[in-house]
Amino acid sequence: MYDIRSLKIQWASLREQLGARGADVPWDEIDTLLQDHRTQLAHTETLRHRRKQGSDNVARLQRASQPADAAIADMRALGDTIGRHEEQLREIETQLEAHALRIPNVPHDTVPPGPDASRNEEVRRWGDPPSFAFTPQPHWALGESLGILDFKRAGKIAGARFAMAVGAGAQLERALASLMLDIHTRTHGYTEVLPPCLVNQDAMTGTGQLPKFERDLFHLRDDPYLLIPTAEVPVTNLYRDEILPDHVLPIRHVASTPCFRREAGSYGQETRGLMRLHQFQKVELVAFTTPDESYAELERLTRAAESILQALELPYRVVTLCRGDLGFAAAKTYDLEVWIPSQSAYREISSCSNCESFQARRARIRFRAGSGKPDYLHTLNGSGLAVGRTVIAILEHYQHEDGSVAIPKVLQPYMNGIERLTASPRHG
RNA sequence: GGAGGGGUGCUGGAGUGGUCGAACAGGCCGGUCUUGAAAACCGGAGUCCCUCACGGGACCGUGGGUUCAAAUCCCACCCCCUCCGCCA
Repeated sequence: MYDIRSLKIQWASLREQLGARGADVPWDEIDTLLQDHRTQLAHTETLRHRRKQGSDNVARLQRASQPADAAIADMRALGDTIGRHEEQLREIETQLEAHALRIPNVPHDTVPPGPDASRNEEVRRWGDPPSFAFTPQPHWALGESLGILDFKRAGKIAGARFAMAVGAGAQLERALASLMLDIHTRTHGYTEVLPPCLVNQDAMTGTGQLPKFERDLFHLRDDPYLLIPTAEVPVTNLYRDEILPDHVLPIRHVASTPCFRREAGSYGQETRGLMRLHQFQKVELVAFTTPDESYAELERLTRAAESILQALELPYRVVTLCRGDLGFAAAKTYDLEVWIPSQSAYREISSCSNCESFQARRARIRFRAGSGKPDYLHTLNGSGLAVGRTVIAILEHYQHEDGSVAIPKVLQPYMNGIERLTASPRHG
């Protein structure tokens, strides 16, 4: 939400609907600014009108060879006045925009109440958690003994929270991304894109990463680019500042990109393995729809993401995030949680959100129905899936007592027919 | 990185200080004509903001500046094209 115009219209209802989510929004200050803006704008425009007429008058006098010095002097004074008013107006708008960009999206009616993840609601489960006749190893142990993951050397060349896949491990990541892209493009109607992984500030503002979450992003020292934390950023921004004819909707894109996150504030958590890294590969789904189709599309997009887990025969569940766990830009989110044997828990592997018009307003992405007026469309996004976490699930789910790991059937064609990963000698 | 050219509406393309929100052409929408279509002819179409309304304001890559008045003049930046260098 929340250009100045929509703030004027729905300031009060917005405050009420956000409730605890809007706790740190300075509502009263915004209200004062809105009122100032209203009066200041009306006044400034009246003065501008007077200037237009006055300037025409000067032109008329000069054309008729009449003296215009007095009129010009008046106009000069008027111009100074207008300048002062415009400056005040700009100042008000700057402040309003700064506030508006930090107001989160309003949750959909079907989002359950609750302060944190403990109140998320399970929607459905697919598959059964396997029972092992032995104690299942965590993926990092499997990966290192198989010689397909090398955390030590990744730490040397980059630092903590970086990983490196080797041999069949690297091949596995590539195979998974290819499988996901193929399923989404061939059976779910998504069009593949390969976007830039560095974007400008406008793109980050459009999807909601800026200004509020700047500390989560990697910056470049000498250039005004930022590393994308998800392909949602470049792909959603594809149509920024455009008005799309409604017959092109829905637009569905899928992209496989690296994602970069500083993970500031998560020190000490999940420091081992592939669970939480500064860089990871993710296949992302992004959709653009008309407002009345977006919730059907959210179901469709979520099912597309689920189809990957089903193809890989990995047990998972779907949960609806409660209000307190909902992201800044989302109106409703389903998380897909895959079963992780070493933790005996379901862990997030995909997050599918309908942002409604929140991002569209920030990025000015509109559509036009027929020959009518432009309106903001709705944007959705979801992981389909996070590749690194899929590797975790496969290693752990398909492990055997001897430390070998079977390759799921659908993946074997992408792995040059390899059916099983076994430890093989390698330098170090 | 160096040299030059350019950024105007859906598109092409005029426009070097006032009557320009913008000629002209194409495309698009509606109408006339036609059995139907094409052609021809007539008409209509930008985006955004303020206002109950009447009406008013803003927008010619972006941001500043000059001026009574800027698409038009000045400055900075961004983007695109051509040539050279470099590189995958």
